[in-house]
Amino acid sequence: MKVRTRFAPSPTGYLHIGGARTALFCWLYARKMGGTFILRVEDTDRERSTQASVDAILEGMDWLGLDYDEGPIYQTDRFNRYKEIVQQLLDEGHAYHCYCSKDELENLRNEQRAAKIKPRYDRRCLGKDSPHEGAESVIRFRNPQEGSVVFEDQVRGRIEISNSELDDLIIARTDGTPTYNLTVVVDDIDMDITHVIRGDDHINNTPRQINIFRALGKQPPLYSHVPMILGDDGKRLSKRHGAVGVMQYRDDGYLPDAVVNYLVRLGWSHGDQELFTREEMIALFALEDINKAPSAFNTEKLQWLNQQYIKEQDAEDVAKHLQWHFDHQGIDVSNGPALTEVIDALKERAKTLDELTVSARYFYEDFTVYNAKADKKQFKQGVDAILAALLTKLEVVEEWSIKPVYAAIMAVCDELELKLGKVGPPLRLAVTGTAMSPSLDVTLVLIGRERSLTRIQKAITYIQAKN
RNA sequence: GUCCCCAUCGUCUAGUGGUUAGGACAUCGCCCUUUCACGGCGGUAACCGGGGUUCAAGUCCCCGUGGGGACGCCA
Repeated sequence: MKVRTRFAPSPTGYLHIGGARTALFCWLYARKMGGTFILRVEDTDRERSTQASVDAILEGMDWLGLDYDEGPIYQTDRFNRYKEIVQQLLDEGHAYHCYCSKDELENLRNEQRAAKIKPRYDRRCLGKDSPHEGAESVIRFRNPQEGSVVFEDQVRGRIEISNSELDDLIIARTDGTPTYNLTVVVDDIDMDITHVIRGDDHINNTPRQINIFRALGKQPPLYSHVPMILGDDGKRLSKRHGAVGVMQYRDDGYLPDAVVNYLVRLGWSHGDQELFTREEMIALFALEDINKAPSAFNTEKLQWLNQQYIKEQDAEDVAKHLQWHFDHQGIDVSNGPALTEVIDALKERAKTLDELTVSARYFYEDFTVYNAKADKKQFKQGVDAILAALLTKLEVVEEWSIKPVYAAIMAVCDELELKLGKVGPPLRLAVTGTAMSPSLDVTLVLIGRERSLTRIQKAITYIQAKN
């Protein structure tokens, strides 16, 4: 049987990190098994579903490179099908109308809670015919009362829940629209889903859904419930609490491959391996290797991973993503060195593309102020003479490339009998405005001859005026 | 409250009855070094508690404790 998995988000917000990981696992498993990965949008809650959320989810999937073979399929397009099934359930006695008002149900729940028992619908409408024609009603699934539901979770093992814990859930609202537990089952059947991989907040829904499968005479898929992701502080991630959308990671300067690598290692592992190409992930992924315990999101490790990717990934590739940040920060790239050169120069000093962009600014734009601390430390009286000597030597460098530029700097050191430690820092500050940069030869070459010389001259003037 | 799930360094994890409990991030120290980094070497650091089972338990069982989830005309 060919494997078919699905990722089924509800469009009530952006694609957050937990959802992204679930999507990744579904994708990975389908790819590994040579199966089909389906994207299904669970938008039956018309109150809260928005097009903006749908777009955000699609954008997130795309950015992460999680391509789907079928979909997006929208549940709102399938209402007729759900109605059909609800009617079938009704006809076969697996469902019934319930005329209780929301208030009535609320009261029932309160009473039950007060009596310290689990709130459950008491079937007061079962077997009741319409008390008054035209009265509003919902439709409830008639859950078995005896026995229990047992399923073999692919990551947790055997899970058994007694039917006495379950009640008759609503499968169709007053307005006739279907609810989650019904639509999931109908879709999983119609789409021939073989493996359901989802968050473990759905464990409790699973037995209800299995009962619906049975009532429909269908075989339920295999379930894998993956644990939640906690925040940096160990608390549960939620929209109110640190759960940012995946696109925020793009904005913050992370490479999608790094995010995917980080995500896959959160709850899944293959021995001691930390770095995985997509091919490796696909080849090595296994549901049994998913961890049972929830894991905390650790930004520092993501940063490390991101730097690994910035360093190791093809510069051309990184440049595409870096370009976005330059555009975003309004830096004109045509006004300086090629992005790939900047990447090679800075990749060992940036954990994010965002950082890299900020520290690459002086390659493209002139700065107006020097870093205050460095200014105080380096631009002391007499340093103008060092810079003047550098200027003299650099002006006559024939080929503005690393070796000659380096030679010129060293020549000044010899001439003034100073160590590079005395000459370098002021030069660096003069041309970059900061106390840190790649090595000076590389930095000067990337900044360019004319711009470098002008900046040195400017620094000389500045120091003289200051002291 | 009831039911379900979970539990190894601060964090991500390896570990499937016998290990000096391994790796990675972070952290600390040293080395490299024109700055900042990268890198290299080394260190600190964990089996939630209590009972069993067993010659032997991080690993199996039970009970606590702690955390999470569910109990919606949300998904």
